Amino acid sequence: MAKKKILRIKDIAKAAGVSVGTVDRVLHKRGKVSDKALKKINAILTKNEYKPNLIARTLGSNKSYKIAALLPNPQQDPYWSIAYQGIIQAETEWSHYGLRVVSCVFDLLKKESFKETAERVLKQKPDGILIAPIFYNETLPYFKLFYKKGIPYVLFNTNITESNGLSFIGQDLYQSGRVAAELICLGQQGKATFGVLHVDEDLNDSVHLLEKERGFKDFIKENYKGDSSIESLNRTSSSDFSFKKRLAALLNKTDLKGVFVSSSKGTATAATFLKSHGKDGIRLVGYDLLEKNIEYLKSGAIDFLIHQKPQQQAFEGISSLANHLIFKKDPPSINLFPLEVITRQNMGSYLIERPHSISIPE
Amino acid sequence: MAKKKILRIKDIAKAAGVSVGTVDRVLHKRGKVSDKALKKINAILTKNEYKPNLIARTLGSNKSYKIAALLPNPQQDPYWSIAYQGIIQAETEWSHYGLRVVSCVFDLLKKESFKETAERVLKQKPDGILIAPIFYNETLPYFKLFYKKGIPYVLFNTNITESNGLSFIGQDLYQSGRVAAELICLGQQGKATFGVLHVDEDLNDSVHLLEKERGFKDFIKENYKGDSSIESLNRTSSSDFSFKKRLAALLNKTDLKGVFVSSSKGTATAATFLKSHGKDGIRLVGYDLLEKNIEYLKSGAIDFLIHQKPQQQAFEGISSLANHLIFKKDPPSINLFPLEVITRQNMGSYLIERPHSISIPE
DNA sequence: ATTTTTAGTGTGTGCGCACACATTTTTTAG
DNA sequence: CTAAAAAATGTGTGCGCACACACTAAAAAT
Repeated sequence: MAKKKILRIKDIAKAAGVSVGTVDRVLHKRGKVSDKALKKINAILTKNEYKPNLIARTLGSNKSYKIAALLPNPQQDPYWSIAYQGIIQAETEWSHYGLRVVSCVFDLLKKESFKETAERVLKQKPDGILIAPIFYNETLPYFKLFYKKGIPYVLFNTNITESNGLSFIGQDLYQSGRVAAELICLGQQGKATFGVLHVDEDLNDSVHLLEKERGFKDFIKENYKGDSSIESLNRTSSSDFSFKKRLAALLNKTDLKGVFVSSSKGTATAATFLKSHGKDGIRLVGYDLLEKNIEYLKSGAIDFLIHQKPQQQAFEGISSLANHLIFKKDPPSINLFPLEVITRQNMGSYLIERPHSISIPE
Repeated sequence: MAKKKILRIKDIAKAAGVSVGTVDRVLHKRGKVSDKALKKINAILTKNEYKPNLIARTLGSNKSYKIAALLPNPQQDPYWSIAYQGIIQAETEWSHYGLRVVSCVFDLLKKESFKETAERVLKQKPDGILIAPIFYNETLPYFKLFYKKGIPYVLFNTNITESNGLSFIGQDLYQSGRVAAELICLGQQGKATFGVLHVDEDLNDSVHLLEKERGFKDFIKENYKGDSSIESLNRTSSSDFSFKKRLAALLNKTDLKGVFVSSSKGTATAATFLKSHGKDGIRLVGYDLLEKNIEYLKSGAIDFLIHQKPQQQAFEGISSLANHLIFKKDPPSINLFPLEVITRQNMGSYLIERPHSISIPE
């Protein structure tokens, strides 16, 4: 029943026979402190494990931080619209602690637009950056710039391992593809063809989509019982005729047993195709709880969705930066979200609004 | 670009031409305030939506709260052991804000033990109670007592709708059963028998298990393509011979297509049975990421687990009470967790330690 | 008309910390 | 041996809020 007394700076000072100012200097490594005092204070510190009261800390220092969020235009794609909501939410919840978020959006399909927007971000001179690095080659030089300028940055959605950022928030995409394959194979057997669809994204730079495909293929090769072939189709735009033809051919295969779509928006598109071809019995696995996807899942056209939690990713991204700046508390360098499987029966439980507020460390 | 100024009590006071004391009285409904001042302040309040700075609030009031946690003995069952970890974690994370948690554990199988422990809880005179009300009839009178004494209490794991508690944290059990059924039916057809196993729990009071069974049966009746029958078995103790015989009979049925176990510990038990009967090809659906369950899921004996998140439930339970007491911020009266489906392929993503810290409201 | 009551209001302090500034002590220079 | 510079340490203030307390003015009682 030892009443666990919490150690304040004041207590340390008294114990060391110095003033709070000296302790403060030791804690923050500022100013000069005599060897004697330093040793005495450090001894007490290590022995008693001082933990600053973060609440008091933020209250006192009334600083204000600006974070720039660099992501695709939310109006172009419902997925990014949901991510954007997470940013807005994080901003409102952190606003009390002197945090502002400036969102800078670029055209999902134009690398040039990305570059311009990245420049705009730099002009803002933000204290931190949240970035969705969907263009691999274009992003790399900016990481270097951020680093040189000493601006902490957090990646979300897509990882670039050599980024050296403060943190990455997202999912294991390879494993995500494996989960999709597992769900497609479940209870199926015999000679089979599976389709992989990439819809409206530039595959050249979309490492993330290819990772999913790789996981998908690997799993099927390793686990599918029976002969299997996998056909990968890539739609470059909504008026891509060659895609339409190849898709029709794929859907006509009698041994087509499942289709995997690598993006959330594409999932609804694919469901529409399947339905219009009268093939909505084919097992379809895609991504995310977009409105349309929810409808198709309900109606049975979609069988499984893997939840990428774009909103939470963005929210945690902002929160990571906020904690770093305000509380000087660093996030883990990799924050991998679970690969949540959505079915007709558990969908409802995911649509409930859940309390969701900012986390402060310690 | 309107610089969103944050409204402090001081600002309100100035705007209303009164002192901070008067505003404080209005905000906390204490003391007397003239009609004129009241109206003026309220006008400003509703117009500008004042949000107190919770950080400052906690800093000032240096109170200390005691929460009692009333749950089954963690050593009896790994499920409750995980829940207990959530309590410990919540306690350490909240300890800085003057929160202590006293855990009071009872025998999972003895109603008398529950009563005794509940009495012990009351003697503690806690400021809040977290309770796992697994015994329906025995718990009800205590809810009344808590209420009469004005002690806020939060339920988790099992809901008792007429409880009138501050909040319930858990899952929709009926729907949980439906998810299990959905997973069992997936890709299966033809004449089938399904088994429902309840292991080592007193079914008379276990509303929660029966709810799961009801959901399971309903789904199959509504959705299974083909004749189906469902057999429900209930093991009362590990030496229940009648159960063993009936189980053996069930496992010998050639049309047995799936087994659903209603509890987490039971899931591993059932997997062992299936394996020893050479029937681990039968689809098995159970609950939670217990160590044994993880092993069986890996090896293929278990096909799906539904994740009840006992640790998070307990953690959020304590957090709800803490927010209520410290920040005077009430949780939603029902906090339903999603029904997360664990498979071989996504299991890994659930086993990663994720950052998880306390949330403060606003 | 003076005292007492009370409705209404204002002021002051502290929570733990950061940081600017004031003060003391020690060292170095002249 | 004093003056100036440098090093080390101490003091004070404010962050936004809660709450105890002090205070004023008007109403009620004597």
